[in-house]
Amino acid sequence: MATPKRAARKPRRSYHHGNLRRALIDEALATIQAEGVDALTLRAIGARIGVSRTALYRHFADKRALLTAVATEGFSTLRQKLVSAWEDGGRDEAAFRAMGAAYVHFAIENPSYYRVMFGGFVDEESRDPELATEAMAAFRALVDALATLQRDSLLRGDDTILMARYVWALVHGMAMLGIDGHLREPGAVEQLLHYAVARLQTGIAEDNAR
Amino acid sequence: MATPKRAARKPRRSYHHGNLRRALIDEALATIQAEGVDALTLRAIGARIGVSRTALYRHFADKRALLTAVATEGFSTLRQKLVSAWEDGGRDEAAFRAMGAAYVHFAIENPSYYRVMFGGFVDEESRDPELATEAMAAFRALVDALATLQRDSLLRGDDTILMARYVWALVHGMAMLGIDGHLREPGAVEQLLHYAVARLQTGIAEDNAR
DNA sequence: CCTCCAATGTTGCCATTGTCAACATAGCCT
DNA sequence: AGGCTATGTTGACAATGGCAACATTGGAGG
Repeated sequence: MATPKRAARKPRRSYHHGNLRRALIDEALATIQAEGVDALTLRAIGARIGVSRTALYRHFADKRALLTAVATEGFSTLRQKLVSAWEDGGRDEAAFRAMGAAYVHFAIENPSYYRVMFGGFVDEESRDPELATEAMAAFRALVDALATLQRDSLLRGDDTILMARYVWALVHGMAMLGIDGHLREPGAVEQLLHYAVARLQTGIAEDNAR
Repeated sequence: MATPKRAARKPRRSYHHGNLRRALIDEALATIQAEGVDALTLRAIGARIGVSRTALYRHFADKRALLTAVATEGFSTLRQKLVSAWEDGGRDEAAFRAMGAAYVHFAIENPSYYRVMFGGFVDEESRDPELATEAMAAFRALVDALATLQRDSLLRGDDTILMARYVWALVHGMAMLGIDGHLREPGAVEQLLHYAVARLQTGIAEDNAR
């Protein structure tokens, strides 16, 4: 059970798959991570699962709906990683730094996945409610961590949401720059990450006693 | 001259356009800004300019090459806006803040345009040299501003490139979040921007005398 | 156990799109 | 004037997303 490997393709009894929706999402994610979003074609997914091309329409409205489902799972996974880093780290400042690192690493290690989540592949207007919920939950993890640190008087008492957005923008920006190849030199990402967690606290101004 | 409006479509004398490459880029940009990247089709561009669909292949290798050219111009425009904000503002701390605002505003006002520049539509591996040059030049504007402030002892003496990446990640992140609709409430972007320029300097830690 | 229906999956088909190959036209250099 | 090359056009094709009509189940109710 701990090693699902790929989508375990059973002999296919006949017509009904049993859990096609799950298989479709898994296969889509695998393809996206392996070959990128552009390489994702409905026909290929179907063929790989052993099902016909249009079978997907019984479970998703269209291709975008599938991508939305993938993105939703992405936010769920991301949230888990953030929460783990925070809780396993002891809910202190060091744990918060680990959380930031976990965020950026998730993005760097799954660039195409991350791009599906933030690259404008899903509706911006009429957001899928599930997607919105999961995205909000991931953001919540950050807010909660900040609130804790604020309660311990380790951070300024600013509006927590606002502060969370500030931090989110920073890690999101680092992740995006990394994915887009703007930090190509070896070690550049880690170096920036290291610098960022320090500057995030004290700022970049020369004399912060003023 | 100050009002180019659309691509002024002259009566078309006959075969040769005269400056098709320019017209293609302009029309592509207009379409992207008006209807998004997905709505950009080679046939539509050609039709709108009054030229046949495949005419573009005499000036660009393929569709992506056209998008790369658009992105290149995007970085150029962005750089100009950044430099203007910095120089017209007097090259001081306030000017630097204006630069940050200019960056985010450019992205928010031209979401699809910005997405072409950073959304993975262009090669990440074998980058177009022109694109790389323009992107670097835009980054240069930020580095120069930071270096000036450092020289005036207004900022820490850290490695300027590293500091610039930090700042870039922050504004890039804010821009992306704004574009993706994660800052939907009215005024959220401006509020975050305002908060960011303050926190960028002093950090988020409670007691920054330590 | 049998019947029938709603859920699930399939095949045929179509419009759109990017791209190539072969052909057409015109500006320019000698 | 002649011709070469840059530029633009038309025809065709394969890939793709998506729809409509049809096929095949598993299971609920008798």
